[in-house]
Amino acid sequence: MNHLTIGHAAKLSGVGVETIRFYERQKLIEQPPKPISGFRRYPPETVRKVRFIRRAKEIGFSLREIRELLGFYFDTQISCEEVQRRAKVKIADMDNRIAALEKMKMALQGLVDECGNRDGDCPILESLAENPEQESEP
Amino acid sequence: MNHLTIGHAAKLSGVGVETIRFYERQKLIEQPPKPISGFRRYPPETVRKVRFIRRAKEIGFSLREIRELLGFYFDTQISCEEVQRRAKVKIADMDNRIAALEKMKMALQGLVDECGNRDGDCPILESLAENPEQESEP
DNA sequence: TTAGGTGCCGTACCATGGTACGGTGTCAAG
DNA sequence: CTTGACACCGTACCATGGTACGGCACCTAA
Repeated sequence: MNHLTIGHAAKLSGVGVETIRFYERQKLIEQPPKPISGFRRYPPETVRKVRFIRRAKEIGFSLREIRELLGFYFDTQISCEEVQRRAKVKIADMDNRIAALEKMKMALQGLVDECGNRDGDCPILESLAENPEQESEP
Repeated sequence: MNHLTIGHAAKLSGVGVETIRFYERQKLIEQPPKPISGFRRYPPETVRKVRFIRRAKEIGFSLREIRELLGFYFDTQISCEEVQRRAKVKIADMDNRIAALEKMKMALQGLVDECGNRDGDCPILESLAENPEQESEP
């Protein structure tokens, strides 16, 4: 069987039928034409594309970005340099997100560490309640 | 002026009016009763709570979690230990998210590094297109 | 008194990545 | 030829954290 029903394509791709249809709506994959009578038939390329999407998602690309990558791979044949450039942008982006998370974590860890020293009210809640800018009611 | 219009409360809190109203809908703050004629009046506590929300968001709590923390601080007077416990859960959660991001980054970095060695098709796209499970059409 | 600036309220909409449902069409096996 | 399992399609819904809009009420200052 070279051309598949949507259910088969979904199974082979490792996603649900609804996800295939969602990707169609998002223009990540094409919807095969519907025959006069019968069900749509999906080519093996659909399965390859959905797997591509899954793997790109795993390494942190959004569906919007993946749509472009799919175009590069299956249609445009863009230069490897351009793909590398986008990958590096993505890496920088991840670095930023990691740094933001580290910062949040350190802030929270600092509050937890303070808890050992005090015995009044909870320093974590106090810190959230009263720390910075107090520009009101002078 | 000890009691504020929603616009004033929003400005002092550092958020927009719509955000105040959104937090009311989400039960993070209370909506003051509406007088027979005139505008609602917001107590300074509202401003304190919204600032609390902003700071808790900055250190990575979700609105759902913040709703609980607000209850602990302004109503329940829960034990500091419980707050610490939740903070630690949150820290573990951040550690997981950081690790996931690091993993994604390393995977992507690995692909970028490979690009130097090859001269055929782009190894990044090839990797997304063809790597793992090939359980179809034997 | 009248004009502008706000407040109020319900509701719709944004992005993100899907999931679910109800009614009908179609196919394949028994 | 009937029954059960899918397919099809539009639409609604989920969480998350808001933003925007339209029409009306209300308040304040000139």
